[in-house]
Amino acid sequence: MISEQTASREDYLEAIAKLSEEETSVRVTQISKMMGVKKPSVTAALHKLSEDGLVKHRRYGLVELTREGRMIAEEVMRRHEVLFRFLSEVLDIDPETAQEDACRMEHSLSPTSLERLAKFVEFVMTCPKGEPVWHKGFKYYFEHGERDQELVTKCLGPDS
Amino acid sequence: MISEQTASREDYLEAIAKLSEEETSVRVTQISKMMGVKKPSVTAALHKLSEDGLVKHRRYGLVELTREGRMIAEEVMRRHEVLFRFLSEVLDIDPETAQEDACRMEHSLSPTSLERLAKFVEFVMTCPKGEPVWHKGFKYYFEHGERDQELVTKCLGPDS
DNA sequence: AATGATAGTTAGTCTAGGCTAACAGTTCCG
DNA sequence: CGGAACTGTTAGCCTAGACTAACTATCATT
Repeated sequence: MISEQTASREDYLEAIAKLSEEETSVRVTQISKMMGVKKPSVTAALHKLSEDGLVKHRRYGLVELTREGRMIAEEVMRRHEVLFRFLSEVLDIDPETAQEDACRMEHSLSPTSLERLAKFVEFVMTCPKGEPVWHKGFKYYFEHGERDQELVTKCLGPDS
Repeated sequence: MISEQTASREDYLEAIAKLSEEETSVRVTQISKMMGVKKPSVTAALHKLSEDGLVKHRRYGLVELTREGRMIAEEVMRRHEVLFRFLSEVLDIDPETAQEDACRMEHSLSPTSLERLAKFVEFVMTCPKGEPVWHKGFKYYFEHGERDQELVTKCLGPDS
């Protein structure tokens, strides 16, 4: 059902999906700007995606995703989102770097790993002990190279 | 110093590095087999890597990495290793899938994220509460969709 | 030393996916 | 309505990186 796509094609579908959310209609120029490629490249890409039934596009007209195209785009955006949250919230990487890395890694995460990572982020960020404590612990660890003894004691409890 | 490489070139350097560890000498055929590409593709790749001073290779001869080539290869292997450990040990993904995902993602992890992820794996796997408890908690969570109340109580202590 | 097997290379082709330059539609305004 | 000005397309080119077919070196064995 959801056919395998190259990184570039996934990027086009993702860009179109994002633009459809933001704008009333999607045009070649907008895609070109968002993706940082020239317009003829967009036209060529749309041709191929059109042939494969992932977008609808008539000469000089608007661009739309088909049902299948939208499904793929949403899958990609989900991968991006989960990776971004993991990098920025769990690993505490600055948002710009996290975005960049998510953009590149979103093309190489298997469905299995995606689901597991999503669960993981959820698990970690909703730790019953409270996310702040957990996060503080890791932050201290990667900044100092060792654990904050005070936090460790607090975590293990006074009886350990 | 360490120039940017494409995914394909990184794969070649990585394969050569691995083979040098395993074998006394590295040949085109071995690279070809390990990477699942035909020999002419290897020859062509070696040509380019050679021009850029990353490998040493004379017609019909052995293949060796230069100092710079080895540095890049080691960098890639480190990314692979860290990703693999995260996927298999932390996310508990089966080793085959973890390998495959690591192979693809190893080309898109920034140095920043790499270091942070390495620290993270270390932090998690050496949790003072013991890795097994932690791990058991997450395993229960992704298998059942909710936390194991018994483990939560144990973690928080009886006084919460 | 000759020869067959194996290893490696060359030449030529293909696809994906960019780019520029030039052309063609559209739109909007006087 | 008739052009600017903008938008989009076509044609043609380029690079990376794969492939096959055909050629050449090297080695091992007699």
